[in-house]
Order: sequence, then C-alpha cells, then structure tokens
Amino acid sequence: MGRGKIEIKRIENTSNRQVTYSKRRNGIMKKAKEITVLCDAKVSLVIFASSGKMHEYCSPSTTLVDILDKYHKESGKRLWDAKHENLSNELDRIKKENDNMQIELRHLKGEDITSLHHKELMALEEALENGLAGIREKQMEVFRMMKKNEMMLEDENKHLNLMLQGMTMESREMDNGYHQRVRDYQHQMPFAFRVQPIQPNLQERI
Amino acid sequence: MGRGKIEIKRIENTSNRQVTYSKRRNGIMKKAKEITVLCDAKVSLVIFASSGKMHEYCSPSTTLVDILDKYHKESGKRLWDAKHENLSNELDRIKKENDNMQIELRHLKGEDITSLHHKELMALEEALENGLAGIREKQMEVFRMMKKNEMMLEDENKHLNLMLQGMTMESREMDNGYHQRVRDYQHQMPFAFRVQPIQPNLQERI
DNA sequence: AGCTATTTATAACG
DNA sequence: TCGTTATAAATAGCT
Repeated sequence: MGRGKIEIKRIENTSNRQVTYSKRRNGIMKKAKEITVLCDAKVSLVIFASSGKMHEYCSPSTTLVDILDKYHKESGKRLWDAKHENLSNELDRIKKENDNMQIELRHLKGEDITSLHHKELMALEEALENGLAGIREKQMEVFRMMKKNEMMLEDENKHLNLMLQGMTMESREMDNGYHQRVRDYQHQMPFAFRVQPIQPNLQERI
Repeated sequence: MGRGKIEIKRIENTSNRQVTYSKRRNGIMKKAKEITVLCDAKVSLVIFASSGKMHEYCSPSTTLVDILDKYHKESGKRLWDAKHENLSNELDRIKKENDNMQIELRHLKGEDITSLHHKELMALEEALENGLAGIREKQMEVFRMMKKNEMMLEDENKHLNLMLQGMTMESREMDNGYHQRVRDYQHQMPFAFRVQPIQPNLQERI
C-alpha cells in the first residue's frame, strides 16, 4: 500500500525504518481507537521502537491495570510476581479467617444455630455463660467501687461538716461575718476539700 | 475503506459489529506483526471484545511481562505498584475488620472488658443473654424432639410386645418351640421392627 | 513534513 | 462464518 509493494522483513535503511515506524505506529493507534469505538472493544496497545521509545494506547473508560487484570483472569497466565501472589494468598487467608469469626460471632449471638450439633451447642452455652459471668463480675466490681467511693465521700462530708460546725462555734463571738463566708464557700466549692474518686473518670463510665 | 464510508461511532447492529470487530481485529494484529518485523519494534496488543473474549499479540522474542516491565520503567507509571497498592489496601481493610471482630469476640467471651464503660457492658450483657436464650431454646427443641421420639419408641415397643405375647399365646399349644424362638428373636434384633427416629442422625447430634 | 501512486483493508453484500 | 468486490484508507517512495 504505497508506491511500491514491500516485503515484510526488517527495513535495513535506518531512516526509512524510522519513517515507516512512525507512520505505521500512527496507523495502528488509529485502528485501535477505531475498533474501540466501532465495536465497543477494550484495547491496550504498547509499542516500543527499536530506539526504546515507547508509545501506548489504552481504550478510554479503562486502564492498563484493568486490562491486565482481565488478561490475567482470561488467560490464566501469571503476570503477577511472587510478591503479589503472597499478598493475594494472605488476603485469601484473612478473608477465610474473617468468615470463620463472623460465623462464630453469629453463633454467639444465637444466629444460624440450626445446623449445630448438641456438643457444639453445649460449648456455645458454656462460652456465653462464662462471658456473662465475666461481665457481671466486672459490673459488680464497678458497683463495689462506686459504693466504696460513695461511702468515703459521705464520711468525708460528715467530717467536714463537723469541722465547719466547730469553727463556726469558735468564731461565733469573734466575727459574725466569718461564719457566713465559710458557709458560702462550702456551697460554692463543696468538693474542693473532699477525696477524689479512686478511679479517674469513674462517673463517665457509669 | 469498503463499499461505503462509515462514521467512526459504535455500530448499533450487533451482527455487523461482530463481523467488523473480527475483521478489524485481524487487521490490527496483522499490522502489529508487520511493524514488529519491518521496524524492529516490540508490540504488545491486548483486545477484549465487548463479549469479553480476549485476543492478544505480543512480538516474538519478548513477553508481555517484559513489555510491561519496560513500560513501567519508561512511563514511570507504576503498574505493579498500583496493583500492589490495591491489594495492600484491601488487606489493610480486612485486617481492620478482623481486629474489630476479634475484639467483639473477646468481649463476648468476657475478656478484655476492663476498659469498657457501663453502657457497653450492658449492651454486651444483653447480647449474651439473647444468645444464650436462643441456644437454650434450640436445645429445648432438640430435647423435645428426643422426648417425642422416645415416647413413640416406647409405644411401639409396648405394641410389639403385646403382639408378640398374643402370638405366643396362640401358638402355645401348636408349637412349644415357637414361643422360645420368638423371644430369642426379640432379644437379638430388638430394633428391627421399631420405628425409626424421626430426624435422621438425631443420635449423632446429641 | 507533505504528496500521490499504489497497495491494503474492509463495508456491504451474497 | 466465509468469499467477493467496490471502495475507503494506509502508506512507500519521493520531494
């Protein structure tokens, strides 16, 4: 297709070869675009000139990675290196682990237990009872802590009240205003002299 | 280039599209081979028809992996890394999911609950109680099934015994040995005439 | 790079 | 799917 017919074999003349390369490369790219549009095809085309210069075409709406992924699935040829395979394997492994945990969780929540055998049900029951026991113990512990804290606060309160009462009596004749100021103080910052809760933020947890 | 000029846009007629696809695909492949030979180029061409069927061409003396390697050196686009990154991200995501489930599982088993707040403890307790209730209901159901089966077996047993007794009485004068043989038979194969368990393999589940 | 004679690809049809 | 053919498109050789 040109002024003369040519044999399909390496063009020895370098400059001719380069010209032909450039022309034909454009031709192929155009064809690739056309078939993409005309026929709804996905095309990936990568060309390297003998000089090493690269040109590529990839159908719009897709990527080379995409195409290679499909290629990989379609041909079964393994393009990915060992690293990827390792990752892939780990992913599979973890997915399986995930599934198993999901099943276990569902079982613990009493779902999907129709197919379970007696032994498994017993084990589940025991696990749940243990869990419940642990949680109730924890709750009891928190409750005891609260109770203890409350009692300490009460004691301290009583003590402070007594002290205040004593101070008030002592100062009754000396300074009539002082008594009043102390009472005000007590109402404004009543916790300032009290014991701190043993566990910080205990209130928030309850 | 054909009997008529065509616009470069999707060919709506399916069969036409397929024919054109097949012809043009061959054309591009041929061009790819030609430029490879004529100009010493390296070409990788992967085409997917809209049907999903794949065709590829790769210059002789090289491989797709080779080409992609060059591609990724030349273009700086990190194909492998992109793929790698995707896998990596998914792995991370699933690992996180995994961790969360692990924590939930541990909590349900009453482990690592020190840091939980009151509300969370309550929710856990409720979940456990629900699970336990479900499992116990299931166990009750199995138990009821067993019980029912047992009762049926007992009834059948009684019935058979009565029948045997009747037969023995009838045959007492006719054949003194028959009674004995029947008794023997009853002891040797007591289940042969009994009802089968309603649920197959029920025994195995218990 | 552009031109054009010629070859090649292919659209329409059987 | 296959072959044929008129025609469009690509391109070899040249400038």
